[in-house]
Amino acid sequence: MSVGIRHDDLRRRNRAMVISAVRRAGQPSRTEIAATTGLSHSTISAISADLIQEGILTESKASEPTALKRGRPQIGLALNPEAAAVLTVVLSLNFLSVAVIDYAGQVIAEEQRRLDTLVMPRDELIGECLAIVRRRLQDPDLDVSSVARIAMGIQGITDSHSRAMLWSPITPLTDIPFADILEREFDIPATMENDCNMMAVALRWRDPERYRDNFIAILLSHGIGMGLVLKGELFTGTHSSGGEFGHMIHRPGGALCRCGRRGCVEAYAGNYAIWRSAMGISEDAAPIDIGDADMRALAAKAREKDGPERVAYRRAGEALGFGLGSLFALIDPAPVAMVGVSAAAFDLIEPALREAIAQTAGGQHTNSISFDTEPNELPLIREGCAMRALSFVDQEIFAPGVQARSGATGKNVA
Amino acid sequence: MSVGIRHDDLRRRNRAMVISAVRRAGQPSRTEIAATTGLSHSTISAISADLIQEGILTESKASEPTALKRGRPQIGLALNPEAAAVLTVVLSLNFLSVAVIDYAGQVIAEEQRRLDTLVMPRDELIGECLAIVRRRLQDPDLDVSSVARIAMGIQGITDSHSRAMLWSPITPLTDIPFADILEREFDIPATMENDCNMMAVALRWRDPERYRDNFIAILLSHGIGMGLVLKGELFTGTHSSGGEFGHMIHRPGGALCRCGRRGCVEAYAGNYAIWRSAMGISEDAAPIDIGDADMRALAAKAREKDGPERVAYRRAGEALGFGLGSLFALIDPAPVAMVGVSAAAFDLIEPALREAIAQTAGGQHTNSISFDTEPNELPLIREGCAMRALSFVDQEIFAPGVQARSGATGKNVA
DNA sequence: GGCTTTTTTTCGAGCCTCAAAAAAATAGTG
DNA sequence: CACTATTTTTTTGAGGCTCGAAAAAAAGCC
Repeated sequence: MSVGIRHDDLRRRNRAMVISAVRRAGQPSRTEIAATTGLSHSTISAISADLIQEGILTESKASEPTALKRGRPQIGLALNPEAAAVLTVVLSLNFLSVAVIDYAGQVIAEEQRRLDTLVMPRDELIGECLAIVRRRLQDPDLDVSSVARIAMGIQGITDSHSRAMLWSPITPLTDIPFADILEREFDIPATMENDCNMMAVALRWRDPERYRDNFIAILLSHGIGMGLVLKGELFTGTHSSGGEFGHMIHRPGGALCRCGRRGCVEAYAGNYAIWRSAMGISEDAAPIDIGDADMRALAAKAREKDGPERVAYRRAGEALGFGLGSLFALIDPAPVAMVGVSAAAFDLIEPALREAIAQTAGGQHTNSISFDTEPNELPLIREGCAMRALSFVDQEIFAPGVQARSGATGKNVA
Repeated sequence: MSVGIRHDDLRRRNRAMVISAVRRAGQPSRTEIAATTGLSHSTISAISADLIQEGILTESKASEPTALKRGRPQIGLALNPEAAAVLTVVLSLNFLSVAVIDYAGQVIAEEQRRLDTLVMPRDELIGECLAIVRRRLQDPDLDVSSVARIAMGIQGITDSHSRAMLWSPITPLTDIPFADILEREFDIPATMENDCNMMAVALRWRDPERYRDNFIAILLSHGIGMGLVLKGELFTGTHSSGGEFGHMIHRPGGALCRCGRRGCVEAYAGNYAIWRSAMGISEDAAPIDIGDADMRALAAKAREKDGPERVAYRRAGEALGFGLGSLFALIDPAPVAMVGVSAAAFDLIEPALREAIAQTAGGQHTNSISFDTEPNELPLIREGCAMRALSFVDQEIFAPGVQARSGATGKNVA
């Protein structure tokens, strides 16, 4: 059951509040922080003095093109880029990329690699991941001891504790505890995140106006994935990363899905499903991976003239629409971001999608539902991983204060 | 955004913690409370002394059949039944019931009434509700000023702030702000709760072993409703009570649902849908309300011999199974409680339901999913409303302490 | 240069929680 | 029955935290 609040939790939480206010606002003054947190000026003053003294925040007098106002000018507080660093690892189909990011969120190094994820044996796949991380950590420009967190993102299902990949379309392998493997190898705390969840996290940081408390990020690519933010919190399943929108049932006993079952939304709206339908291939045919270029060509052809290609996109829209309708029955309508290569073909998908939604419980609000598109998912996933890792450092390492910290990050403290 | 913790929030939260520990555990000693909350003995001692002095808790030396132990015997703490009272109002098809419940959770008065909800005009329906509440409040045995909260439960969709009924199958009327109406009339804070959500709340109190952090309560009656608890919290939509499981789409463009749309789960599994199918009535026929007795007779006939009745239940099971499968794709499998008159026919539903689930994302865990049945939903709804109202009193009225309280409940304080 | 305005820091008061010690209440023991 | 052991509860003093008020700092304005 939930536990009482100790006296020292108070400081910890309010420190966390100040740090997150600075991360959100960029360069807020102490007065602004006091306003957003509702704490008194004296408290903010005391906490920020501590945080500056510990090297977590810095005063940024310099960069101000202050509107000339009367009174003592505000002193902006900023995250100290050198306070820590985090590392992101994104593993997707045939592609592995790593980035090192400073505490202020700037990329300071990166590396990418192509590999045949579909056929690599377990040891080799893990080995490649470890090797690329090791190379980045051995970079002489990087102070290894400042790396406080690794966040790895992968397309597929992860467990709800962000420790392991349970299943992924990019490899036949299952149940790889990447977080534990990375932690053991490098002695740096790590997590294993679901790609679509990270897309959602990134969208929230990119555009907090539009994506604030409730929204849906849907990946339209080889497969169909979803990241869901409800009431300001990332939604996950009880055991897994959850939100397997692509495997809600569209037509019981219908088209063959990559997951081996029948009638999933993905079996009508995934790249392979659109391709299969456009090419007149049977719905029972085994799914195959279609390259992004092929999908773009298909979309171009569909735009050109009415024909099986256009019908294929229409069917995809229908499946997505009924799926969203069912989802909206559960959570109520919310803004949607369509991400991935087929999001670039959303013009072909949208009409049928809206028509389908109109026939469902979400129908009454069909016009108020807005869709945004973003064709490139990889940058979003990396951004999401970075923000996730940085938030962890904010909340779990810097908020408790110096005394509670392990040696790994101690050196950044004054 | 989230707000900092003030110094006085601390006491408030820890008071709430102690009160909820007592409500959960029955008659815990101070030592037990210290153990479950993680707070020190001195803190618990100070807080419980306050709460006793304020008349919220009582020491219950008496009722102890203490296992003879050495040492100073523990003194059980209990909720003082006279500290407050709450009132529950449950409005369902043709039926209105009210109960007065003391602070310890015991029913101290109740009243029920049949009415023709389907044909009553707006003023009359509201008037009946107000009248029955007024009669209970005028009971000379009841100290009106001790009534701290009214919780009203209704079958149908409510808004996410628990203020209004938005839509209900028991009346053609829509958007009735019952919570505001009750508050204005009686000057007692009120909420308007969704029936299935209250079922879930009640199940959690009744059997915390089985229904703890993640479970699903499904109402199988005239319509199909759902109450969902995820990560220990009641799940609601972003605007409405949400969780409209019955209106997820089972077959796009399929059978006519009571909501006017086509292919909803309810259009295959609601009482009217089972009846329609068993009687060979068209799927396009307008839904009609079937009495409980008729449904029981139908189930008996289905058990007797194979025939259209049995097929009807099988089809209901299939719809529920695919719906649950889609739900499990989103939230992962969880224990399910089937409630309502058709839960008594769950033996007829279960085989097809399990078969359907096996074809979905939840399929891999099909055997670990367990179903419980409870044919009578009304007591559950009332219990849920009661616990909801009492928890509100615990958290919002008694936790902040005397000074923050309004006059309404002041008289119970020593 | 003095005055006004705004931001930030300092200081004392008031709470809260905690650990340790004291007090209370009972069972066992000779 | 007095005394000891054991367990629970209360008391007490210390240390921390936040807050409001006042002071200090840092600019523009006249």
